Amino acid sequence: MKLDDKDQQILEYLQQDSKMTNKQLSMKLDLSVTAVYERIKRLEREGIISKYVALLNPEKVEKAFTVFCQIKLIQHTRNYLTRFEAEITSLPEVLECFHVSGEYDYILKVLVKDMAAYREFMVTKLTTLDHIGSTQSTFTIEKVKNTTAIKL
Amino acid sequence: MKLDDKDQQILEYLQQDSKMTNKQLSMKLDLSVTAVYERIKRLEREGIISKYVALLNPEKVEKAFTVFCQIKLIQHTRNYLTRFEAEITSLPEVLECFHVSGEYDYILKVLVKDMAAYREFMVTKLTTLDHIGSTQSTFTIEKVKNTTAIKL
DNA sequence: TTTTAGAATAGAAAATTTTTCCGAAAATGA
DNA sequence: TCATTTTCGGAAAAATTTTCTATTCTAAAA
Repeated sequence: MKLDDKDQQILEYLQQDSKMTNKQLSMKLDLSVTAVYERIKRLEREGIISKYVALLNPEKVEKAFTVFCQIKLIQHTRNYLTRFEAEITSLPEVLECFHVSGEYDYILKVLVKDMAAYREFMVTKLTTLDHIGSTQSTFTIEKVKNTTAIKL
Repeated sequence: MKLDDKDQQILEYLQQDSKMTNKQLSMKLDLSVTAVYERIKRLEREGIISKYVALLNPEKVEKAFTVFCQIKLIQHTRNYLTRFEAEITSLPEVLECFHVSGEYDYILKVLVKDMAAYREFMVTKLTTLDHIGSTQSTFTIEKVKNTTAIKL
């Protein structure tokens, strides 16, 4: 599916602020409200827009401590990988988990309140998963950039 | 500010689907539409909800190649850091950038089309920033989990 | 325990937005 | 070129958000 200039503009705007109304968009794009509406519906139907979400301020909800945790498994049989991935997915502290190339097998982005909470997470949730080989934690000192918007 | 049970439920729902209507929420929470409305407005006003966004499917927009790129600077004077951070922030391929502890100074999450595009990004955008010492790229083989929802 | 001020709630009305409908225009493809 | 499909715009309908008012609840003070 091809995205013309209007589609791209719509996606840019909605990635920044999904509360923007069709009327506001119609004025910015110089289209009718219905045209904007139909385009958005098509983008949703095609799965290009996958969902609409509210983003919280991590500071305000006491989840401002971000850690990147790299994990090496002991074995790499299919079963181990699948079970590990299912268990990781179920942990709410883990916002992102990628199977990666390189020395470690997985890289996780973990959000917790503070170092104490991270220690608790490690001890009670991560290291209790067996077939974990080693882990390496990288603590974030400062968030420089953090967006969900993909440039088209 | 304290979040009671109703607030937390609202945040949970809106983090999953911000298109949910006040009426739908009011039924799930057993509250009136106005009560839900006022609570959401308060959560926005307090900055707990920071924004509403549309999320795109990276596959559908040809940005499914995710790379974690770690960067070491040559020097760590304030000026170098600030300039580096400003330049990194301006790059649309970089969705996330954190100043971190450990061997490397920064960790970036980069989204591009494929390896060729990543090479292009490295050569024309990253390595042209000066005062960069070394970089290490970790390629993602599979996305196991990727959410924006913070558990309260 | 009672009183009182402030916050939260519910219901109805108003305002705005989304969604549908339909005819016209524009693009597409044989 | 013609036929088919897609896109578009305007108006009407449906749904949602927002405002308004009165009432209920809550917690602190008397």
